[in-house]
Amino acid sequence: MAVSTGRPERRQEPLSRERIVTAACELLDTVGAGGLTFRALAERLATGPGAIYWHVTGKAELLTAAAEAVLAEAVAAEDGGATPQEAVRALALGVFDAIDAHPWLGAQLAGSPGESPMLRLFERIGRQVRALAVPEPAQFTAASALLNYILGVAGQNAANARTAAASATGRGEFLDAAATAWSRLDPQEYPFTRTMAGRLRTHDDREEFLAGIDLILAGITAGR
Amino acid sequence: MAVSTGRPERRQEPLSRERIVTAACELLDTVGAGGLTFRALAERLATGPGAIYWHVTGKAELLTAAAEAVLAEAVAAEDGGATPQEAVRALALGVFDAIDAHPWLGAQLAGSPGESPMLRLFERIGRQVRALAVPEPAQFTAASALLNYILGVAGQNAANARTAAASATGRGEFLDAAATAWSRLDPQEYPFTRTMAGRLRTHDDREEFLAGIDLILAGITAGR
DNA sequence: ACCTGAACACCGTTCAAGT
DNA sequence: ACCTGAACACCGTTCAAGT
Repeated sequence: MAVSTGRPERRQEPLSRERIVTAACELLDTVGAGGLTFRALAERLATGPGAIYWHVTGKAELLTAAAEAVLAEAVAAEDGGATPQEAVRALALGVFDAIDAHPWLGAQLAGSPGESPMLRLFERIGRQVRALAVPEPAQFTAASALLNYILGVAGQNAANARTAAASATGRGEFLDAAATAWSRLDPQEYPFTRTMAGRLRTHDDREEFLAGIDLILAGITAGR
Repeated sequence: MAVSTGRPERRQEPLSRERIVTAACELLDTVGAGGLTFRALAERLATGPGAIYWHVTGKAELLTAAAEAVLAEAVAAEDGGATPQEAVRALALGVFDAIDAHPWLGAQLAGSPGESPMLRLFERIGRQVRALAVPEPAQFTAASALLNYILGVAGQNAANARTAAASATGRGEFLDAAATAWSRLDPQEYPFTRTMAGRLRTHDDREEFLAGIDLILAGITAGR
């Protein structure tokens, strides 16, 4: 029997689905969606790639589980706010900030269908829509519209973060360059976009996102 | 000099960016986003993988170009409709139907930032927002909200199409199974979603999408 | 200038073999 | 039951060599 000198590299606890998902999140946050690799994950867990498959069916499930973990935390707070409108805003902001902190989450949410993290979000939004006294037939439409808007912003923010990261510039320089490009568009072909260049440069993503939520909420309550 | 008997396999014209993008679209429509491979593309063009790189910088540019081609066609029609509302609806439906016909487009749009196809769409929407007599400071918010909603639906529809294709069931069975799952949710944890199961089963994606557009339009014009 | 196709440096996933 | 790690069947991309 070979006597091992010193403890093994860093494997005190056995592998588990939870430890794997935690490590996956760390990897995603550190090196982005492209850096989540079974080999890199195995190295971080001091094991081989094959071991991971004992606890997880594949990469898709791993990504879903990681998204669920982060999103669940973001939406964990009880529905705060005096009004349903405020509760929806708080919920939406929670998702927005989670994507801001974990850009890979945006791409994941934008591309997942009725996986469980999304279902929970739909439920939370729906309850507030109901509290807005929206008639039953319109509740589905209203909740879906809010959710789809949030997911649209999620995907775009994730893509922007990816682009900014790829060009190794900060978000500020990235927006600035885009605004400059907008201002130089052909006035014949892009009359509207051109005039929005200034607003693109100075706007605040978070506030703009919230303004969109308010717009939809106004539409939901507009017909009484 | 070797005399070639018969014409070569199917290479009469030389390679060109346009032929490559066309072939890429065909491949995407036939075998989905996962099937677009430089090797498969090269085979279809009767050439080697390396040749493609002479006309295109890489896979990202190829996907962007394919999306641009399809989206441009979908949004080519002049702004029809008597009212700006109708024009926005026509525009949004054009995008919706294009994604329905080419599911890969949904994932591509949801994940692209200010690439040119999106810019054109933003411009077209913005002009109608302006025509709605929205005050200048709110125009950016209104156009962005509409675009983000469209992109959110795009991503979800693409994901649903992928799931339905993976399980080899049609869209009908897929929706039916989801609705059944919703109806069996825990009434304590999912009171809202549970009651929406029936609506999920019977709803029409296209009409639901349009209803969301109308909701946002109502919000845009709500404050006068 | 444009094309060829082998080669490089990766992937996700599987699976016999170990403990 | 759980883990190991080599092996399989792929990728996108590069690049010397051809025409």
